[in-house]
Amino acid sequence: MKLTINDIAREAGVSIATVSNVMNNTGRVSEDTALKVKKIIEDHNYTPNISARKLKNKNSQLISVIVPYLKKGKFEDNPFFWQLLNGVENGAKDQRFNVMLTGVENDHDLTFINKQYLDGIIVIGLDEKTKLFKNILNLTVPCVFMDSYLTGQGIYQVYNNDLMGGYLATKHLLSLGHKKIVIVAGKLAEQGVDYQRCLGYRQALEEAGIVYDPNLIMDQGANMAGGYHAAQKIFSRKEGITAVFTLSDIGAMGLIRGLNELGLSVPEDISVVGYDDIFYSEYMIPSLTTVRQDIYQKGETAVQLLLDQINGEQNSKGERIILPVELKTRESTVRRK
Amino acid sequence: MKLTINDIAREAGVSIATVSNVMNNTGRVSEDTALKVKKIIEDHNYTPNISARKLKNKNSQLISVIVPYLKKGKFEDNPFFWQLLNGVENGAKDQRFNVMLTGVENDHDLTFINKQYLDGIIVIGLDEKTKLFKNILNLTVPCVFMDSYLTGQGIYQVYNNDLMGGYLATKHLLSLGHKKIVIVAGKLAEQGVDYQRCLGYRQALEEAGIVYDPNLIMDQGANMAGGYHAAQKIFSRKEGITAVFTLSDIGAMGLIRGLNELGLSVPEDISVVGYDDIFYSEYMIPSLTTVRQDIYQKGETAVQLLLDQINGEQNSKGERIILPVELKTRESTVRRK
DNA sequence: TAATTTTGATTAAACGATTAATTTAGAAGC
DNA sequence: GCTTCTAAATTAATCGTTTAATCAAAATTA
Repeated sequence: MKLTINDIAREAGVSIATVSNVMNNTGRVSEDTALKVKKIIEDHNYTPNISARKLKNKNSQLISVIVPYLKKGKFEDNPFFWQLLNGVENGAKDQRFNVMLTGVENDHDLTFINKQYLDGIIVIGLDEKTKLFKNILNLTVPCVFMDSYLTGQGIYQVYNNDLMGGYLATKHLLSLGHKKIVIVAGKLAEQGVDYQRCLGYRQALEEAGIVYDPNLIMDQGANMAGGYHAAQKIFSRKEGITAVFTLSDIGAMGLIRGLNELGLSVPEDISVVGYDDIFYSEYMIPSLTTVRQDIYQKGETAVQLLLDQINGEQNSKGERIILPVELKTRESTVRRK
Repeated sequence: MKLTINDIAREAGVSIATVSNVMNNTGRVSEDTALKVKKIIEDHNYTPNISARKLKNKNSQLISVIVPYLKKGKFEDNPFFWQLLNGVENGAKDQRFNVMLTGVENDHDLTFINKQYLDGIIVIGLDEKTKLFKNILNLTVPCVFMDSYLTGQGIYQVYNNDLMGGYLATKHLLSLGHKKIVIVAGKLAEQGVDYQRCLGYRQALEEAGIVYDPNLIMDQGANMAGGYHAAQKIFSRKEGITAVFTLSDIGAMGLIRGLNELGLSVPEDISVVGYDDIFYSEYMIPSLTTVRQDIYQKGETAVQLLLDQINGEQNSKGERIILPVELKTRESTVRRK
C-alpha cells in the first residue's frame, strides 16, 4: 500500500498542509515541526504522488527524449543515442528530473506523448518539413531540438558545428593528397546535420580549388548496413577514388568491412574518415580517423537548456547552442600513394 | 487555454459523467447522446487530462528501466543496454505504457525513483548481495529482474541460458582443437551471468577430459578497455594460449585490438569467441564468432512479464523465463594449427 | 391500470496533492 | 490588563477526472 500525505500527517500529528509545506520548503513551518515531519517522511520512505501534484501544479519533473522514426521491431543501431541518453539522464538527475524515452514512428504515436504529463521534451534529428515537426510544435510544451537546424525564431536548439566538422575532415584528407573524396551520408535533407557537413566539405574543396562533383555524394549510408552497401557502389565505380568521408562512425564501420570483403584495404587502398567518435572508433582495426563531437556533453547541454526554459530562466547562451567539434586523426587515413 | 471535461459537458448540454462515460465507452450512454458528445469532443480537439485520470485510477502507465551503477560522467559503453531499452520501449508502447530510464549509482539515487509514479520497474544485472537489491525489493512495486539469477521465491526474472552459452562457446573452441582457453569475464559474482557462463565452460572442459585451470579466468574485462588490457596479460603469459572466450562482444573488440597491437593476430594466432552478438559483431574485422542472445526480444519479454504482473494476470510462462542462446560461427575462430 | 424493471442520465464523493484564507497562541507594546 | 502584531498551524477550496449511488422516465409485466 502506498502512503499518502494523509498518512504522514496523521503519523506526525499535523495537518496535511504542514506536511506539504515541509516538502516544499516554503519556510512557513517551525524548525522543530519540519524536522519531525522530515524524519517521518524519511522513515516511511514517502514520496508524493506526482499525478496529484501535477494536477494541482503544472509540473511533473518528467521530460522525454523523443527519437523520431524509432521503428517497431527495428532499432537504431547507432550507440550515439545511448550515449546521448546517458548525458540527458545525468543532467536531469542533478535537478531531480526523470527522463523518459519515446520512440515516435508517426503522428499517431505523438498523441501518445502526453503533453499534460511532460514538463518538456528533447527531440532528436527532426526535419522541419515533416508533419511530425509541426505537430510537435503544436504540443506547446517546452522543447529543445537537437541536430535539426531549424530556422524559426524562439526555437531552442543544440547542435555541433557540423559545417566545421565537414570542413576539417575534408581538409585533412586533402592535406594527405586525396583529390577524389566520396561522401557517404544519411539523409541529405536541407536542415539536417549531413547537409551542413557537406557544406563544409564543399567549402574545403573550393579552397583547394577542386571542383565539386555531386556524383561523389552517396546517401542512404547512415547505418552499418548502409555503409556496407556503399562499399560496393564505390568499388563498382573505380574512378580513382582514394578516400571516403562517412558521416557516421557506424557507417564507416560497415564501409570498411564492405571494402575489405571486396579486397580493398583501409587505409592502404582507401582512406576513411568517420563522424561522431563513438567509443568503438579508437578500438577498431584500423582505428578510425573521425570528427569528434562530445555526445554525452551534448545531452547534458540540451537538458540544461530545456530545464532553464522550464524554470523560466533566461539562458545566458541564447536559444541556439553550437558545440565544437574536433578532428581525431588515427590509423584509417594515410597519405595518398 | 486547455479544455476540460466541464467545457465539453456544458457545450453538449450533458453532465460530466456522461462525457466521461462516452470517453471510456462504458456503454451506459445512449447512442444519440454518445454521438453528439463525440462530435463535440472531436470539434474541440479535446483530450482528457491524464494527471487527473491517473490520480483517480491510481496508475501511471509508466515503468522504468533501472540500470545500476550507471555512473555520473561515465556511461556504460555496451550497446546491449540501448538495444534492450529499445525492446522494452517497443513492448511497452503496444500496451500504451511509457518507459523511463533511471541510472542508479547508489542507494541515495533509489529514493529518487518515485514509486508512486511508477507502475513497475525492470532492473538489470543486480547482485543479490547488494544493499541496492534489498532496497529495490522494499519498494514494493512490481518488478522484473534481468540477468540476475536471484534465488528467492516470487521474484520475476528473465535471462538467457547463460550456462548453455558458455558450454556452446567452449565446445566450439574445443572442437577446433584448442585446449588452453582463457576466459575474460566481467564481475564473477555467484549470481551473475558470467558465473553461469563459466559453469558452462567448466562443463564442456570436463566432458572433454580437460582439467579446469582457475588461472585461465581473468575478470575485470567486461568493457572495451577491460578487454584491451586483458590482451596484455595474455601476451605476458605465453603459456600456449590459443583461444580466448570473452564474455561480451564489446570486451572481445577491445581484446582483439589489444592483441593486434602486440603483434598477435586473430584468428591466426589466437581464436576469439565473444558473447551477446551485438550488431557490430558481424561487421568487425575479423567478424566475431559469438554466443547470440536476442537482446531486443529479451527486452520485449521482460516488459511483457512486468505488464502481466501489473495487470494481475498470471503469466503462463511462470515467474522465471529462460531464453535460448545460439552460437554464431564467424571468422574469429579457426582450427588450431 | 398499477407495479416493476430497464434504460439513460445526473449527483456527489473520491483520488492526493497545493495554497489562499483563516484561526490560534504567544510575544510585544502601551 | 488589554490590544496589537507575528509566527505557526489548520481549514477548506481546488485541480480534472472516474464511478458508485441515485433518480427519472420509459418500457414491460401482471
